[in-house]
Amino acid sequence: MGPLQITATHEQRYHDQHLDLDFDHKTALLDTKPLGLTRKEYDLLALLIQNAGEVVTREMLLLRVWGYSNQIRTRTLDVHIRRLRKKLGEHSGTYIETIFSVGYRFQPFRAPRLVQRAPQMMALGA
Amino acid sequence: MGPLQITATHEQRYHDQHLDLDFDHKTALLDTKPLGLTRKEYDLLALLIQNAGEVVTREMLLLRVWGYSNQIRTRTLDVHIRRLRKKLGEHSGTYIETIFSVGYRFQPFRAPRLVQRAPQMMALGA
DNA sequence: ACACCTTTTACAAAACTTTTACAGAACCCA
DNA sequence: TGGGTTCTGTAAAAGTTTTGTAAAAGGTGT
Repeated sequence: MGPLQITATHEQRYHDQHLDLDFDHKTALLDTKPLGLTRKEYDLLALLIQNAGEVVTREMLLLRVWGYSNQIRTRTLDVHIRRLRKKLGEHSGTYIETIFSVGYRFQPFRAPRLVQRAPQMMALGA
Repeated sequence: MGPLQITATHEQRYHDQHLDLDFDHKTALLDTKPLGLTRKEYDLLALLIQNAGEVVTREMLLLRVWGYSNQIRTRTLDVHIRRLRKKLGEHSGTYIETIFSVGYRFQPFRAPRLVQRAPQMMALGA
């Protein structure tokens, strides 16, 4: 075997006080324990995290994670969000928030929030 | 990390509390007793061990051990994994884990794991 | 032909995903 | 504010895909 050249593209990661995502290895740790996400659960969380602080519309989630084109009626997104929240345990409330009639938003743990979260805040128009 | 130069002067081995593999002589011992692996079984285990701690995809295993190009439907990998596990006996559970819809991963025995193994943990995507 | 190894076959079991059905929460407007 | 409407949460059932397993069939070398 010849010399091994490793192009040191730095690993893509998300990291905060509790949660760690390695986008290269597609692994997720919560307080150093593997979260045990399934593929769809991981894809969903990764997409939310990659847009941390921003609202990701249901439409976008269904498109990017499921490949569903618009106007498909399904509850699978809700069910996956629920299972994600369950696996995120006590922190789920701080991590994933619902934007009514729009989508979901991931918030980094204890990130200094310029904006206090409103009870249900309209974020995008129809 | 820089280029990796492997000087082939010293024997290539894997060793832990129970398992010993000699890559030069292609022998495997379990608790000092020869494991009695067949050719394919050895190749499979060796490839997994050479990527210890990392997921090796089914695709990669089928390519490197069987020379199968992609998109060949076969169960022979599963059958070989099963026989490997059988020969690894009581330790098989700690050694070879299944990554659902992705492949398999070899974990060194009692390696200090930052992560406790999850039931089925998503590790790689399609 | 014999012994041994590999692959396929067929089915069982496990893991994962989606739907269903309904409860509950949020929104809108008179 | 109340009532209708829409949207989300949730549990459980149903469906799909993937893996495990035993046994038979197929190869290979001596």
